[in-house]
Amino acid sequence: MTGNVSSGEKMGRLDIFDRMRGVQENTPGLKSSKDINIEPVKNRLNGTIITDGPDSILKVDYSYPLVYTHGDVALKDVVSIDPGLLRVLLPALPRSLDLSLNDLIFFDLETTGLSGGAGTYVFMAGFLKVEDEKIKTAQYFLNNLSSEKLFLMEIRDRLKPGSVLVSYNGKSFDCNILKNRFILNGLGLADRDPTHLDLLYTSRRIWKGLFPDFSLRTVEKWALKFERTGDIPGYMIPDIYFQYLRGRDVTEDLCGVFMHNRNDIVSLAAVLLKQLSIVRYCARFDRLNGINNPGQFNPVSLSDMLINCNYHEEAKKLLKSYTDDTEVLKRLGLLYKRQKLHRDALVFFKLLIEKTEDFSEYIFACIEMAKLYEHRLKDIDRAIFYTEKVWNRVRRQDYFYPDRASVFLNDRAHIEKRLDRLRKKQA
DNA sequence: CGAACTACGGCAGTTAATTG
DNA sequence: CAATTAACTGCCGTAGTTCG
Repeated sequence: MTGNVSSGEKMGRLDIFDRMRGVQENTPGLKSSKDINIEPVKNRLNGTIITDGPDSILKVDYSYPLVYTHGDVALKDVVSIDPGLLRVLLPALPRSLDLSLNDLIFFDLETTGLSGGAGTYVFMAGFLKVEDEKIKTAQYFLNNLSSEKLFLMEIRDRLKPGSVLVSYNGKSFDCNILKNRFILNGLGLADRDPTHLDLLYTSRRIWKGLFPDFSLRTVEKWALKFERTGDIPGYMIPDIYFQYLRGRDVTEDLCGVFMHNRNDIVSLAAVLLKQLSIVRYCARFDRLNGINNPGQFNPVSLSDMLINCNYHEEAKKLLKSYTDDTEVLKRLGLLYKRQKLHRDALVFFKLLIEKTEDFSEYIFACIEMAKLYEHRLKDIDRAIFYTEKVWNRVRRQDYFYPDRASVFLNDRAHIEKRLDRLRKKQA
């Protein structure tokens, strides 16, 4: 898969060059691209043309009814987001800034490629914001290349300072491409980098180990139960735009790109709401109210995120309600060990020894028991007991799976050494 | 006393994955 | 072939302990 992608992108780079040349050959000079007929798209989507002197771009507005659900997420909840919960996902959120939700800006760009260099244009920018208790999207479309400056200025006007950006992989992709376009058009970037929540990274943490990958499409399907029908796949999007620039009638496809972009930004809002419902469930802020089932999540990651925001007690409570998970037992043990609550740590490492099916996890838990008894509780006999326990288990493993013995060679040597030392100490 | 060992936090460097 | 981030890896200094 990875190999295919990278070779495909190499091809894509050459393709873009070819296609740009095609644009220039078929339409004599960029100015004539103004003649491209955008009317069919404008009419189909009920858009408006924004003009400034000779320049013009297309804007398409859309408003969602408050009853709209995206997959199993009710979008209306976006009007009442708790900044305290949001801070668990975005610790950088300024504490001073009281977040009236008008300050959240969901956005996504469509571009002429993935490479991100100076040759990549932004031709569509979709925004979602909450206004007057309504969910409104606004999409800007660069319908001729010579109006790029106007296009960029309209985008910049939406990114008011003090607002919080929400994107998917936007920190590395969208923002940087946009920055490039601003620089190339002599438009100097906004004063300083705004607070930016990139849902790619929160998704990877919250659903770690649960989904096959973390593309927005997969997260939609597995976390939101939202599946797209008739969606334009991303790799086709640059091509559709180039065909449009060449003057071909791609009204149908272009409307598909608008739909694709709008679904992307609505999914951003839905993913954020889903993640917030998981955070709320884990922190049990609404212990007394009915808690709706937020679906699956990784309890260890969530406890990390809670601890990161100083919700230590909530994190412990959460982990203690997931002790069927051996990763949770391991984390609880390490947590109490770091706090020097050795007796508590012992309880969880012991549970881990009993519960785990994983051999290296078993080895780990036994060695932790031995360490705690030897160095903290000064009980050499018990330390020897657990070291012998794991030593015998390793030998048993060697006997039944002689071909796999080398895998645990390091562990073997380590355990042997520990046992020697403990026996000398005991004598 | 001082050498040797153990555990561990901090810190830098590396890797994998996503975006049209 | 880029930028970003979490997670992992390896290295180093420190603290604490045990021996010769």
